[in-house]
Amino acid sequence: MVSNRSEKPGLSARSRVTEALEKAFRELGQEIDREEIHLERPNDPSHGDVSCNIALVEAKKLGKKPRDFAAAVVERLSREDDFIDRIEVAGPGFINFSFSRKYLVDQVARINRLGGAYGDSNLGGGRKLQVEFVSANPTGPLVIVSARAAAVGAALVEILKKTGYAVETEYYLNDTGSQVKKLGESLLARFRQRLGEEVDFPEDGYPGDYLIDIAAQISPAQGRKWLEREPGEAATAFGTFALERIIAWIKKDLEDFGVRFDVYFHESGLHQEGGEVEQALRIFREKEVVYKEDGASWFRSSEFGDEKDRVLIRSDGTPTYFLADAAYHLNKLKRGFDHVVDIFGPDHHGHISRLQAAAAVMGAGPGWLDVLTVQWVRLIEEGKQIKMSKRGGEFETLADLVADVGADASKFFFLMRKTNAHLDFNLTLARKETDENPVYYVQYAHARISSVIEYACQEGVEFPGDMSCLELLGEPEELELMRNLVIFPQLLEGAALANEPHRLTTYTQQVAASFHRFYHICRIVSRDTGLSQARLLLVEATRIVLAESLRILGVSAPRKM
RNA sequence: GCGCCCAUAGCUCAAUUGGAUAGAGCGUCUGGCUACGGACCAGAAGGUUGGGGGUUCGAGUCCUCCUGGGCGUACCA
Repeated sequence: MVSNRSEKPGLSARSRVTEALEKAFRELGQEIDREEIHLERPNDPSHGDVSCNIALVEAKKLGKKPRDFAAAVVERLSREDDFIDRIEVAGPGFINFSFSRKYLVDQVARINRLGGAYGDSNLGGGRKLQVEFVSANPTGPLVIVSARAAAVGAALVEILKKTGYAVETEYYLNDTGSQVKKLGESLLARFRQRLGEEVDFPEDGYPGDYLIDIAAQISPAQGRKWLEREPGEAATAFGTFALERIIAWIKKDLEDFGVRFDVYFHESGLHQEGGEVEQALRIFREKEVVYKEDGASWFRSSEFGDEKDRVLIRSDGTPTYFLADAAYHLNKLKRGFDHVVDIFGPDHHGHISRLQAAAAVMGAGPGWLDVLTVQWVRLIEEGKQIKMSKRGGEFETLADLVADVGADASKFFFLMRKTNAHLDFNLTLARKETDENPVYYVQYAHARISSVIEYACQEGVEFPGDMSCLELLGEPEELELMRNLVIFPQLLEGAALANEPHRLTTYTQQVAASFHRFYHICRIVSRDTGLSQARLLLVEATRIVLAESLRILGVSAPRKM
């Protein structure tokens, strides 16, 4: 299908309903603010496609009975528009609107014209936005919870782009500080063990086998030179070496997972002379939110909703992680983002309030910084939880997960749940290439459609240039499918506003289900050429919506399986 | 102790941010292919939304207390 990306969306059905209601209110002598008219999609299809509770809300203020008032509003509603064919008062006083068949059919034609551009909106108005996610410390391989963060962040970014935001993605690398020293000491110990020395492994070091592999990459001659130097110096050099390897490794794992970042931001840059760490500290001091106690400098975060004050500069003169993170957000502020979203791991949620306090002190407007929390993932195999030991003979990393169940199933499973709820990842189910596995259910619908379209072409049924044949559609299964396709733009906007990519995953399952039902009842390719063409257009519209949804989720949309 | 998150069908989770009779998938039971992909479809059973109280036309959703789990509560990151 030819896609025409320049087509204007026009006035949506919902805004036309809003307008009509506004007009009816005015005729009744009531002024009403557009914002107060809240439309929603009823759960029960018999309640129509769009429902409005405005009569319930307003009747009380006017001392009228909701149902009577609703009836009065309905009486004044203009019936000129042909996209609505039924308006009724129902329940306690809801006003329900049902889309006409003509409207649904017009949308199918529109989806065919727009192709992948269907669902694009200007909700964001081009606002500049940054999403920072994963940002796991480069002291080891990415683990499962980072994989979840990667899937969620990437999907959210695509949703935001689709709804008109200018989004930049970023990974914050903590490439400096005490943990890098610890990493260096750990690698140093592994290297000496490799040389045959008996050494005690650092108590709070990183025990993973990966450091043994990295130690093997150090040439013994080169390494020995370092050993002759000062221990601290050697640890730093080894730490830097390990960091480089691990960062490259993290990037590759993410690449294999299909997640790319526009920027990898290195914390070390903030610590340079005149850098943001110094600047942030200066701002804190200017705003008089810093005091000295026990030789350290403290931020009065408790005055901004944090439980207690936090140290910015330790008594030994070094900055804390918190100061660096505040400095990092100063850097984000300076880069001019209108809005910033951070996706944190579950172990960092205590960090949120103090970071928002710091951002406010540094001049961020209210709501500038949104922080989402990705909750823990438990891996379940054969009904039992897999223990995630750091040493792990059993797998725990993103790379292992991808190798086991594949990127598609991993992402789909991560995106089925609300991000701030714990997730049980059913490995046994994710591995299955059967109907029990929801990711295949959705992908199968796409493959089936592709196959049918191919078949139709073989049988000589072609996409018509003139889409008037769509008037022939009207079976209940056809209408249900169309109704699901029509809500796609609205669904995307809701997901964008709430930062909830999982809504789209649920939606794909709903679209796939209504397609399979339709397919089962309605023969697509038949002797009736007009009807065949109409159904072909409907099927292609379904394919477009599924393919676009899966693209946003980062899951492949196969034509064959 | 204090703070934040979570608790919905046997299991894993939804529920359009306060809407109408709380929905899907898996599992269980019953049925459906001589035409486009049966990796599919139809039906059944399954609930005092952890518990009590409150707010209102209306609560799974909001406020409060209780129970049970997770995380945080470092001059670690």
